[in-house]
Amino acid sequence: MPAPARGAATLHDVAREAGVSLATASRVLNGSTRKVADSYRVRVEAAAEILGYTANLSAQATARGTSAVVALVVADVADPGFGQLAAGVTRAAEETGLVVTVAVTGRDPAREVRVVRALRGQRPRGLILAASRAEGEDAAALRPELDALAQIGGRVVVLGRGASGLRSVSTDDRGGASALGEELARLGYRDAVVVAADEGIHTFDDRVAGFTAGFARHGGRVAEVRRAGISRDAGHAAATALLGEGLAPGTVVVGVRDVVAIGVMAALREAGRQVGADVAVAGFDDIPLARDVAPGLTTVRVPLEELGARAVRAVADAEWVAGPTLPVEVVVRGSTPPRA
Amino acid sequence: MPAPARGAATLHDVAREAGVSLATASRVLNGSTRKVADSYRVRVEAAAEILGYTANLSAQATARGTSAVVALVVADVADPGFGQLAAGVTRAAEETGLVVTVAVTGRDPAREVRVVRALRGQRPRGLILAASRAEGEDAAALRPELDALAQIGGRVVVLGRGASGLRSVSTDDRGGASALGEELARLGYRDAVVVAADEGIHTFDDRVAGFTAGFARHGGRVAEVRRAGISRDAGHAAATALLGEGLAPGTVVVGVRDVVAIGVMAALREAGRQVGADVAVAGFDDIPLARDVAPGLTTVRVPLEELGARAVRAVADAEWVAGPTLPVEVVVRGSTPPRA
DNA sequence: TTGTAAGCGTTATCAA
DNA sequence: TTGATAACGCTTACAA
Repeated sequence: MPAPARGAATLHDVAREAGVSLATASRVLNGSTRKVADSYRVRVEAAAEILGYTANLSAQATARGTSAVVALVVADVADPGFGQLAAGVTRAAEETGLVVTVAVTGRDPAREVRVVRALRGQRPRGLILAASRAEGEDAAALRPELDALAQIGGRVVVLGRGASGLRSVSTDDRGGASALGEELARLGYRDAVVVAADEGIHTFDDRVAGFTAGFARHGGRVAEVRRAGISRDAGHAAATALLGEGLAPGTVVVGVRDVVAIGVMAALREAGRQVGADVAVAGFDDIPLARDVAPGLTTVRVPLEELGARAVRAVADAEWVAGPTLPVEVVVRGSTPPRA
Repeated sequence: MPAPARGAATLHDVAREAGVSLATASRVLNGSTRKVADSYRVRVEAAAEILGYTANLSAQATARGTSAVVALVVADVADPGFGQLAAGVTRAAEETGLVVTVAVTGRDPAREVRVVRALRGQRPRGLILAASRAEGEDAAALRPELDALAQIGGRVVVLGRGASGLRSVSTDDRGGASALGEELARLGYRDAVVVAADEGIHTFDDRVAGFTAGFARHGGRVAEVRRAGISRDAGHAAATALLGEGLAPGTVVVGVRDVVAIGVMAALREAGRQVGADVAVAGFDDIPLARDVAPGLTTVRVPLEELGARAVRAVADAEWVAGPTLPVEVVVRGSTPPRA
């Protein structure tokens, strides 16, 4: 009769049940390169099976001095874009045998600093940071925490063009934005308003700059870059304000993220304006929803899941060389019809 | 000069730096009820500050015999509904000092079993299980894993009407669905098709049953319950099939989740049908997007974030009594206009 | 109030 | 190949 074990079965229990030493049991059960005689191996495996043994990851982590945790830090898990990213991270992490822990900043830089500091307690193998400010005061406050984490062996992976000394994975934000600008100009648009976050987040800064350049290349002009934020509500609020100030028909409003653009669309509709022929809208990311709103949202498809998966690889790989920036693609839908 | 410390500073380092014993340092830094003289307390805190000490959670977990982890198991983090849930879980967990780990099943029951088994290695304080089958073969296969986890002290919290012996938090799916049915009948609808998952998930079964009953109460009739799935694509596919078989104008298609309903809307649009006056659509959850599609989606608002937060409380509270089922509310939007 | 020391469940070194 | 045994970083009786 296997001991009914009050708590979980320990390696000790397994060893006793199998009649071998702790060391041998450990070698059999947990990936050791060392050889164990088959007869022993079989007995240990049988004992583990009978007792329902599962290695205690915390104990393993303290003994090994390294954990199997990769911490993901996002602004908001409920946000579609961050959700897709998280999906890619969890998938790749599972394949790599890593456990994903999630922390949320709520788009608050101060909170981000606290979160990263707290995360250090997990002694994570790596930390994946999304949509973080890479420049300015906030970045300066965050950097020491990131370095502290890196110093104890955690690999910090930044999404987007990273900062020096940190691993990063990125998409071609500038190129994609530029292509979007060119495409919209080609469709006949000449006036655009961009709704963006405050400066400091490379990804979004690149989108703004790229779009402005591409649009200008074919005669378009960005009348204004509205600093609102990167949430659906930020887009909604920005559009409402814009509407109040008078938004000329034929203008295209570009959100730096699809959720922002969708907020813009909602505000336009609420104001009785028509999305498309009247005021056009475009975004970035191509979240699944972009094709489900009506009209469909013109956007730049960004492989967010793949980005998340690559970030995990950047954490897991000992030798890591910055891969090529992930390609993006302009997807034109009904929200930006050709201007007659 | 504080030792530059190769790895992270340990409690040992702090104690040495402060000139106190390990025990004292531990008492000061990590919530112990025991008293420590102020002079010592100050020195320890200063030392910790200087060395940038952060307790190693893995070591704490093995020493204490209990971890601060709550594991969240969802079908898909990128799905809006699960994302909202995850947001509630992470928020509440942070407030409670718990770390959230996320695991994804991809709506595959076999994978769900494997995931739960693997999760046991974390010796989680609790496990939150969403949209899981509570009946049928799959549930039978999962149950032993859940019990094994519970036996080693992990609290299993099931979302929706739970199974016996497990904690659970739920919303009033049946009542809300019934109210939706009544409301749609009141609006003049008489024929409905419900797009749902296979039977076995209480939440969705209750929605189907509740809607059918409420709709019938005022003269409506559910022509068919289409078993398709609970994703956007499942809704899309189901609607496409339905369309092929001929979908009479004036019918209302009800998805058991908003994402399903949104898939249905997309299919209708692609087929050139008009959502609303022609074929009406309704869903469940009231994900943020439900108001951003056009026309807006009629739905039953479910407080998913709050549900997630309650689940965390169900994990954290030693004494726990099943609270009241969370109330839901019918939200009528343009996708179900009054029938003339 | 403080410190000593024995765990916690693993891993890994070093003899045998 | 196997098995003692000393870590790993922390908590917690139990003494002092």
